[in-house]
Amino acid sequence: MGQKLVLLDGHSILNRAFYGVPDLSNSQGLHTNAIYGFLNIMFRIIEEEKPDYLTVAFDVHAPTFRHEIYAAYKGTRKPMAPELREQVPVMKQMLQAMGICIVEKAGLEADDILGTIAKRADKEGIEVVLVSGDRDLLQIATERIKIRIPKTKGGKTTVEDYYAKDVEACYQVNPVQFIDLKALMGDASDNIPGVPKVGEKTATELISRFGSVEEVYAHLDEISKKSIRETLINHKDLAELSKVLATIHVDCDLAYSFEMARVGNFYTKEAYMLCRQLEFKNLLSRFEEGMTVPNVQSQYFMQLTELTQVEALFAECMELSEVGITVLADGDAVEDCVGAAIAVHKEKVCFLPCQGLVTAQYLQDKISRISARECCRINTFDIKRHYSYLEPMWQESGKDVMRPYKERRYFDVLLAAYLINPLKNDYAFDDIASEYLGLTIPDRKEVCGRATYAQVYEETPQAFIEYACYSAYVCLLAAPLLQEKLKEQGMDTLMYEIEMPLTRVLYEMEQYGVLVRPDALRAYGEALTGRIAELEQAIYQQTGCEFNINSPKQLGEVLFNKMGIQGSKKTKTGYSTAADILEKLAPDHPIVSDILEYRGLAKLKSTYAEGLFTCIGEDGRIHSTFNQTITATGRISSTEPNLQNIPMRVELGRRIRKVFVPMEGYLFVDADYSQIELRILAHMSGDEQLIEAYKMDEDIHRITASKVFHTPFEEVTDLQRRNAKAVNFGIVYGISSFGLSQDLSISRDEAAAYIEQYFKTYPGVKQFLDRMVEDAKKRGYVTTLYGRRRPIPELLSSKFMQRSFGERVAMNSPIQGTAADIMKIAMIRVWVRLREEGLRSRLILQVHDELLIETLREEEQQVRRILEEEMRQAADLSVSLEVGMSSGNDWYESK
DNA sequence: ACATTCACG
DNA sequence: ACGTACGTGAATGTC
Repeated sequence: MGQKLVLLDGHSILNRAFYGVPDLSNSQGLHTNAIYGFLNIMFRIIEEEKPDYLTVAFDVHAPTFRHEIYAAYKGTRKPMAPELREQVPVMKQMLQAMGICIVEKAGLEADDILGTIAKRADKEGIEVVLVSGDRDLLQIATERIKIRIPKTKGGKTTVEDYYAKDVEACYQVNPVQFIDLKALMGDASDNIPGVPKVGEKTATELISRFGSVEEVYAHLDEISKKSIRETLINHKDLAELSKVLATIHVDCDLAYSFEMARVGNFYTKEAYMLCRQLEFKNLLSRFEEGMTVPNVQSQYFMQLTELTQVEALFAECMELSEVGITVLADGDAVEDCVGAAIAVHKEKVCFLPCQGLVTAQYLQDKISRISARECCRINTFDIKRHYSYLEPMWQESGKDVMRPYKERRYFDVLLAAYLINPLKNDYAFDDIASEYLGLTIPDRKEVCGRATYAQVYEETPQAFIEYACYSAYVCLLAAPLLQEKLKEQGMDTLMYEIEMPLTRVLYEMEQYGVLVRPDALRAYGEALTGRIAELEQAIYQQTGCEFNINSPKQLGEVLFNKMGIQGSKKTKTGYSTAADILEKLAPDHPIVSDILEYRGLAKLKSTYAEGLFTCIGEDGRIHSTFNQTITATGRISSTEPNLQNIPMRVELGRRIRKVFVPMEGYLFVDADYSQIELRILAHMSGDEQLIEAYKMDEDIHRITASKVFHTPFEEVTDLQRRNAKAVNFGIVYGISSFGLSQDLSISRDEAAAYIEQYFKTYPGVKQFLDRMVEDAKKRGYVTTLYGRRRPIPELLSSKFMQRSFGERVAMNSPIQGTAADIMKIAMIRVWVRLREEGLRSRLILQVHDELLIETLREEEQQVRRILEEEMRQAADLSVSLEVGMSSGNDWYESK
């Protein structure tokens, strides 16, 4: 069987990956997207080709480059983006660690190296696959040398393949003539000048007719077009130079043997460690298959089997000043508990299985005793899931419920990791272990895959016990390091006084849930069904065909191709059928209105009517999950179901809120902050005009309109007010004239003029926004009033798009984040007041600037007072925080 | 798994 | 010249 060699053009693939893969960087701030993209392309090629030999060629930057001759002369060579430059040595390090042959030689271009090796291999009968990001190498193609060009488009990589015949099919010239083609037409990216005025078309025509540059010049008289003849004559020197520049050398002097390049095991320890350092989580599993990770700690891990051991363990815990505890459960119910792991100190970690040894109730009792001790700190991971085990102490009424928080005796490793870097998608033990303890431990996916804890414990108890013990071990050992880091970054108060106590509030909100009326919800859904069917038929009739209206692809096809409706906009995959596009078309095409109505109703039915229905618990209530470690800004999020996006803006949708009701004898009191973000902007910027505007206690958008448009307050038109309101919003989002123009359907110039006027009116706001961006660029992050950080790596990007995004984020995050902080403070205080005053009313929902309290009818006035006071006083700003409040017998009424 | 759309603040 | 408003989650279709 024949042998196969894969050759990779290092810099060109790295370059392609850099521009094709969205910005990535590890926690040390090293950019990693190009390396990541390169590895993905490389793994893909290796899997497809299964080569016997593998070699990567790099350029060495030296002034003798063939292409640099012209570059130096023209001075057009762009320097490599610094974010890419820093990745090059790391890329090489990675390849080296994987035992992959790298070839580079001063004075040689990668192209020359690749060409030389390819021809040598071909001569020895080795099949060659050459991978490059650009087309220079097409001239090397033969029927036995395949050129592969990967393209990364929108995250997906496709590869174009070229043998000699494919080059001919594509360019009407053979690979050797490809050189001549480039000599005439030039190549800007490669700094080959070519002949002026000769483009792809002319060049192809000339070369396919005459065969080479030399033959073109030998037959100049046969060229009929005078202008082409002249430019060829005038620039003969350029044509000749270009041909030299475009020719790849295939006979370089190179110390290279195929044995150096033989493919071995890529998955070495060094490569694995490097992968960890770069934080390529999904590449790690690849490496883990070929490696076994030593468990230095496992000698200290043990499963308890006797009750006497358990008693001894808990007795020991009662003497400790600090402990790491995790409870491993598949769900929230007691029977879902598989066991608990307790880290006593770094050389003693015990696993207590629920199966056979202890019960969940026993664990609750014992663990809550530890938490009730006044001098023992409990370190855990995701404390909200652990409250049912830490809980029983809360049952004693009259106790200062905030005491353990004030004493800083609870520490949630998950929450700490989130505060330190809120940008991650997940915060697993293994991440924290490697980042803070330099420890490589099995992750959940590796141990469990898709299985539940209970199944894994059953099937591979050793692996499960190890995993469980590691989790408690990591909690105990990482906690002090995380704590130190929080303090260093000025976030310890945020952690202990806001985030930790909030976990308790959210836990209770989840436990209580919201009562719904299932019959009313069903009726709502059924009412939609009829109209949806009607619209469906009407749409089919108007289009003359039946198709899936829910498929944007099919819909776009029908509207813009079949029916020929004009005014479409393209997305990556086809036509956009988004509402804002369709709304512009609706006046001219009645069918579009039907589609919009259909969409609206279908959404209400599937997401809300049906979606909410499946979430109703046995108690008739919906228990959403409030997640505290998702958002980049510090807001909380809500899932299963999301109760933070229940319809509000449109009447029909809004009626869904009628199914959310208080239980018998209760009513809803809903309180929301009025324009909290704009008020925060006034405070943080210190802009006197804006502060003054708020002190007037009048409609803020109207005041702004009056100032911006130089119109007396009384004479401000609705349009002026609407525009001013949009600008106010835009400012909070990190304004751009383009964004505002889109929102208001006005020209960019007009939008820019509004913004300029706004900044003239409120100069402090402009200064503030500029300062946020400047600070962010200098420090790499922005902060809220309470010290919460948001890193903004995008600001370091060399790409305009990403950098602009970073700037908008720098303007928005301090505002949105501060609002989130203030709301969290208010929630904690409201919750504490309700408890302290012995009320039965309960906080059940938070929607960013709004709180919903299920209120005992007799307690309504007291609850309203508590909400008003605590929300207003949650922060002391230079403008007052105003709270709107309303009561009702369902959420529709009370909002 | 990823893109599109649309619900909320 | 570039091509967007900030922050989320769920349903659906397509690969």
